Amino acid sequence: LSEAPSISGSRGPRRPTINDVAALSGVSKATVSNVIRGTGSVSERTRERVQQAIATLGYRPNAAARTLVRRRTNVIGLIVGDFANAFNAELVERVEQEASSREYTTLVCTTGKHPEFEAARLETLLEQRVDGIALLQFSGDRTLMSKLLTERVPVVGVSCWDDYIDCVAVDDYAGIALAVDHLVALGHRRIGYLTDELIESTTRLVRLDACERVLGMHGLELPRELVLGGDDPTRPGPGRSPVEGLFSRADAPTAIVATNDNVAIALIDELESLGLSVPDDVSVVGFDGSAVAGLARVGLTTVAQPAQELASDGLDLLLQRIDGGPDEAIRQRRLEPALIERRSTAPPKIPTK
Amino acid sequence: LSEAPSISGSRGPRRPTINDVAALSGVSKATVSNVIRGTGSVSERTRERVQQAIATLGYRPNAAARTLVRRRTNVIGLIVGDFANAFNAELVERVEQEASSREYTTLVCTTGKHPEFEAARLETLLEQRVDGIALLQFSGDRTLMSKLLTERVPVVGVSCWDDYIDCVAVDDYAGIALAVDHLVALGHRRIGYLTDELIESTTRLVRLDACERVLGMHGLELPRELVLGGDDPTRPGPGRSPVEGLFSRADAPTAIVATNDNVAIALIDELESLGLSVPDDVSVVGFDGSAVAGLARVGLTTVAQPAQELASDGLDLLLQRIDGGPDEAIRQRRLEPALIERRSTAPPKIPTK
DNA sequence: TTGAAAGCGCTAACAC
DNA sequence: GTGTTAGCGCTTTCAA
Repeated sequence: LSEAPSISGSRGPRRPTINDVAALSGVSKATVSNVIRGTGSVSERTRERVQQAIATLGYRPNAAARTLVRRRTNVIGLIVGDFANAFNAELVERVEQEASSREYTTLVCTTGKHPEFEAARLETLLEQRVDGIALLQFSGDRTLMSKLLTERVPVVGVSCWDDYIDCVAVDDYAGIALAVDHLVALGHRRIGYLTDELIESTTRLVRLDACERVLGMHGLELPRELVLGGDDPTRPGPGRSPVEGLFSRADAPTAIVATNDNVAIALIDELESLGLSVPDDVSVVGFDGSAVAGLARVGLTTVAQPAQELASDGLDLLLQRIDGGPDEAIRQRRLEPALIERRSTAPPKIPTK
Repeated sequence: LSEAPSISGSRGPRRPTINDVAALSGVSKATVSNVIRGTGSVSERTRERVQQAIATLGYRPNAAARTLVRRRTNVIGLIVGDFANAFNAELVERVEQEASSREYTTLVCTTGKHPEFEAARLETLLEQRVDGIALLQFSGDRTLMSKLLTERVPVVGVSCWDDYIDCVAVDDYAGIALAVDHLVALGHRRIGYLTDELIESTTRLVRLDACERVLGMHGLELPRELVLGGDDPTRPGPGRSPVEGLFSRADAPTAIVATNDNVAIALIDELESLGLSVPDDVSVVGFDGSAVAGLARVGLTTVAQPAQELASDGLDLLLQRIDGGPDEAIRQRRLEPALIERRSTAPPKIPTK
């Protein structure tokens, strides 16, 4: 009749607290705390009694209470885009494993295909008072970045670049150069570029720019009409797709450099559904080195990013920033990419003059 | 000289608290709390002053403090296996989006290729006092499950089954039946099964068993030697792989049902590297309906799971359990799978007698 | 080696 | 409509 009120979320008897342990073992909660954390000096006898009490009670420290007094969560937040891009998922998994091995818990926030969720997700991480944030995806929104900066929360870009924060990313220029040089060496002269509106914005621009510059060094150009994807509003529209439009032209490119494996693979699908053969009619190079590119049936030539190193270096940077504070100099690292040649690239069928 | 001590993790001036907001706006913190949460009754004038103070201070509520007093985190934990299995990643993303739209934050814990991490990950979630746990992967460890049960923490299995918890999963039997019926209809009589040691254990057994039973209904058998993968210790060993061994036999199967798309695709790779053609020499059916199966170049015939429904039903079950407490009856749902026919299946080359 | 006490930042009664 | 008060479960001086 006069039961405890059924507070939503309260389940039966309340969980044991440090006070319960203290009472059962006949010591103060300060001592229990010392035993749990292995700090201070506790006699062997006391320690055993306390541990006994912990075991019989099934006591487990409450992270929120600890966080409150320690002003530190031991949680790091991750902002990541779309898992449809397999490389994102792979990177998240590695970062999580790295964090976990360093006694950190990870709060993963995906923005999916909605970069506009980014602000809300960041807000969540800030409310949770994460000790640091790893950006695997960043829209490039300056307002957001300056908010992060004024919050003085440790932030690292992992496979994601911003001038004002610690970063580790693949050397985009070198990666694109690997792709372009490979195609040029095969004899391609008319090379297009495929971007992805979902890719992190700085990277998108850097890679596109790199492509143009590297082509320039070979005496080649990247005319506007050979750039596909990105902010092209005609893409999902009616009528011919941009890909179909481009490849029905007389001066269609013989090769495409794609900004990531995800769109590269989608492009191959579309080209082949149009009756074009890869690599006979068109060569395609991806970027990421995701597992799916390596399937024999896919066989995508791609520029591989060192995923494990990105994850562990990224975490190093973040943890050092957490310990060092915001006034240490910004540290940025570029990692070396590697070309993986598979069967999506070949010499052009009809050599251009 | 006498600066504030550089406590690890403390960055410059402390963040504003509800007290700072109260002081600046000249009201009590209870009123501030009411404004923030939209509870109680606050005059329009006061509300504005408080909101003004919040804005100028850049105040943001502290989740840990709120958690401590409310005894509720609004966080749900996810335990998931390996993201190399693309379906896992997809499911996580959907669950996270669903949770987020219901004002819950998600704590994702991956166990990767190490099911033995499961216990530690669960421990983390329990210390964080998550309001509930969604198991997208469960080793089947009875000790672990009984611990979860005695903890009385709300748990739901999503695409993951256990008799003692709320669950939503695809109808494994129906799914396997779809696959087997399809192969039998094509004329296959000697059909093998490929399992995956990383798949959630109950599901692994159920699907294998289903395969045997459905074959039985067609008057066919599933002899032990036609079952590949799983706990087969010879797999990574030297010499011929089990796949190579099986398919060099005179009585090799003409078709394989795989327990998920991930291993199905790996199998196709291996078969083709052995010089066998899919589907000419061997038909392969997957299970999951992951995006990668749908790539034109992969073209895997597969049994699709309704991923979105799994995610949203799973979250419904979990939230209802959180609100309803542990004494409500267990609720379990099976969702209908659907066969997606692609080009990895075809009639057997040489009809068996 | 151990304990007492003072909060961490917030919510929820309850008083005014 | 607003303020006062008493914790939530823990860590951390500081005394004993």
